[in-house]
Amino acid sequence: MPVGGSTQRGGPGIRAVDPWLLGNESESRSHQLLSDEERAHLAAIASIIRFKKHEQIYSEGEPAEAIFNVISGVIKVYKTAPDGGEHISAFLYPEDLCGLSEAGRYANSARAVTAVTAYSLPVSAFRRELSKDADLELHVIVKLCHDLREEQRHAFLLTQRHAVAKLAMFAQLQERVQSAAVQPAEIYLPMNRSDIADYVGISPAAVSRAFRDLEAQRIITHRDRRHIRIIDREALEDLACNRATKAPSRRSSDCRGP
Amino acid sequence: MPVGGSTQRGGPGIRAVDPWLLGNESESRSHQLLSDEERAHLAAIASIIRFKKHEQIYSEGEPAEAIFNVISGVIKVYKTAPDGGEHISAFLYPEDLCGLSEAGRYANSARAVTAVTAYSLPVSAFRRELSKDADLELHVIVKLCHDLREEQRHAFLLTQRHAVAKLAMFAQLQERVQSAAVQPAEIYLPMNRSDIADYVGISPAAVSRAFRDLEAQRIITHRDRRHIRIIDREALEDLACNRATKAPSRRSSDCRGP
DNA sequence: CGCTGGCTTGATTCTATTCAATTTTCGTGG
DNA sequence: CCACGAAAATTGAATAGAATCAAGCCAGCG
Repeated sequence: MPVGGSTQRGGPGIRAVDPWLLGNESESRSHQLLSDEERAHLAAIASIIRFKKHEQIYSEGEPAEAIFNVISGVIKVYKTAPDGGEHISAFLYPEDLCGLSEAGRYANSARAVTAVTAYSLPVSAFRRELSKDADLELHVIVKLCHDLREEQRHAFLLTQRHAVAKLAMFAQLQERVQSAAVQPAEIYLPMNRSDIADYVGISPAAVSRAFRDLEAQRIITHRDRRHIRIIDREALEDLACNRATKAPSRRSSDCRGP
Repeated sequence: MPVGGSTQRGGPGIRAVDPWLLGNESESRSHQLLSDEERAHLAAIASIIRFKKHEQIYSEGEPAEAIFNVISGVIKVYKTAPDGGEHISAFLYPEDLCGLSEAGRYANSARAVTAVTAYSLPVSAFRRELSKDADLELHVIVKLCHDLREEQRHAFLLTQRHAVAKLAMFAQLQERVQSAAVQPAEIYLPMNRSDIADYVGISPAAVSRAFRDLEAQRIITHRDRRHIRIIDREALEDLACNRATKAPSRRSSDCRGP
């Protein structure tokens, strides 16, 4: 399944893990929330826009006139610090939403990481649609809950002190967002090293070194700079602090690098 | 206005900045979203619960049977790492919601920072109420957008490299969440130093030193450990990277400590 | 095939962590 | 109300890890 490829038919779509639907394992993967009917309704108010690689989609502070729904490609959502430094809040994949606003203005900026196709939904029309369709409202709630949890995970990643731990978590997050399918596949990293650095909150140099270390420890391999594969999932989870201490005989502290 | 005090009448309430309502300055402060009628409806399905200081409210992984709406006091929402380390996602004040779940289970844990009074809303009844009331659904959407922006700010805070910068931003966030009123007031910090450390992602020792430095630079003062006051707001904003470089003659890099 | 920009690597500097010792605060019971 | 003990907070010294700066390397692209 091509990650950046077109996976939508019949109009805008939203993908998320439902917060309430009690998860019998298979249900805790994200799935399409909207019915064909809803998607058709939204298609009526949407227009399709294309962005070239690295093209700006919107900027923080601009009047928020549209929200976007990714069809294909990858978008980065970011804030710019006064000193020019970028902080990336999220990488968005097909069937994600962006264009979060505050008091009528975009709360952050967005830029195409790859070539992007997206639906553009005028906020006024979208709000009208929301007020007419209670199911759609609920689905937006579900999606926002999903994004909120995702941002909490990101914040958790940022608290990791060691660069390798951050990258380990980053790899996991990217894997989960990409693989609706089985686990032991290749992870595609459409963004460059600086973008990864700005997402995990370290310098590009540290990203480079951390990838080198992960590979030296036989935890990951890479086919090229944009394709990595997890070899030792167990070790990765140790580093990423996602592992309940199962084996009784472990290092005293589980969350530190070797 | 007592920050931890009761500010609600007539049932559950939700406070947020509207993402869409174009902000003529005064409107970009958070305000009560629910009508008296909606609050009364919700009151019918809610029960009031009290928690003692430091009492556990719910734990990550438990079946999510209720969401909570703070009436008075302060709650911390957090995740626990395998090594016992805590990461705090948010401090919740009156008219905030908590109980975010994923696949039917709480996505994080919550604990009372002070003595807390809250409404407990069973999720089933709450969802029923949602499906009946389109306005309520919209208000929940608004609140979730608000919380998402807030979590993005938190993530941004965590990327700051210097401890003083983190604490500067932390002070700003706490001030904004507390003061519906005018600016130059005292900021109340109901949480202890470890909680602050777990929120800003540094060690308690670093929190202590950073507070000392901020005070040495005459940027803040403190009446006691839980009450600080901002003296030099300009310098604080410099440190917190929230300042567009207005004055043409500044240090080349705005976001570094002194 | 060469050029440009991104990536990697090395050496140094700097900051926060860690661990430990000390002081302060707060809750408890006398 | 005061005194005590325990927990929290502060402070100091040593260490470890990442940032920075700069130099070389590689890859993709014209």
